[in-house]
Amino acid sequence: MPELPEVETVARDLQRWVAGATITRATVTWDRTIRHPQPAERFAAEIAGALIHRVGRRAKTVLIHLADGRIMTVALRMTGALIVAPAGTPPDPYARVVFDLADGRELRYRDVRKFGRIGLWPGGGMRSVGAGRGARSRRVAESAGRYRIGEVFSGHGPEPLARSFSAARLAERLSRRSAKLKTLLLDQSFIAGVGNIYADEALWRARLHPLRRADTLTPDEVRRLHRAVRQVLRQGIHNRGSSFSDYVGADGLPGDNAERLMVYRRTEQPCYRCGRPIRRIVVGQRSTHFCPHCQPELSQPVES
DNA sequence: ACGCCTACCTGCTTGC
DNA sequence: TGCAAGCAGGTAGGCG
Repeated sequence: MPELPEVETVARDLQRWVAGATITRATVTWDRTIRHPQPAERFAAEIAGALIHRVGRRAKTVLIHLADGRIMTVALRMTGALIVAPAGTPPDPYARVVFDLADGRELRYRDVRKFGRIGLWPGGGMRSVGAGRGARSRRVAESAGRYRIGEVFSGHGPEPLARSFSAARLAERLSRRSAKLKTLLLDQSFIAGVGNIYADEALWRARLHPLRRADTLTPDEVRRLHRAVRQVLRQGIHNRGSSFSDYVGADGLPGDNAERLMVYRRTEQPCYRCGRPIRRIVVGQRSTHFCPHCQPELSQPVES
């Protein structure tokens, strides 16, 4: 999907453009887009009339907070997009859900491959984590419905851009795992929001081989990885995301980050650091791009 | 815990 | 030109 930077871009766009807007009607044209077990018709009925309070992000999911406390979650997966269309914009054959806004605009959920999912949750669940009012929030949430949003994110790892995500915390997590670095970066329960593009970019920046065992990293290597992950994500956000075919912001325009990527989809092209060809291998069934010279198998001190 | 497989979907690119 | 195979930003579930 859109990874953390792309989802963050969409969420910021929506915060600017649709916070304060009212959804007058929802039209679902692909029922399975609505997260099980809620039937699409019930979703459409329950979202009608909702006022959008603010829009945020957790991991790779867009959170649309409604004024009544409920939360709509939009997981874009591979090809999902949330696009604000001005009144009169021609219909989109790939729009799976269309939200009519009271001012005539449409908020469109477009998804060519239909992997994305939209859920609607009772309020309370998100604030219960570390907010000091957990029990009360849970009771409110449970009285409103059987399913709580907390269930969606309970298995997720830390947000890499949060202040609380320190190099020490990463070191501690890495030290308890024997899996390959590439696999772990893609594991949403290990760290939230990193996907295939930014995993490869972070490993190149940190000069770490994708097949390296997590529990063999030196303190210096952990610090490099920590910095690299945060830098590639921040750069992605700064450039409004990486676009190849489907990803666009809420303005419908592609991001500028693809042209600034160092290794992703640059197989056989020269490494920007050493000039040798970038290689492609498969790790955990995912394409993995790296520079065999700059990212050697064994740990190697980097002078700086 | 880890790694591998299949499934979910459609469209684009590549090679014969 | 046609056609089949391979590829794609993600994740859930199952097996060993």
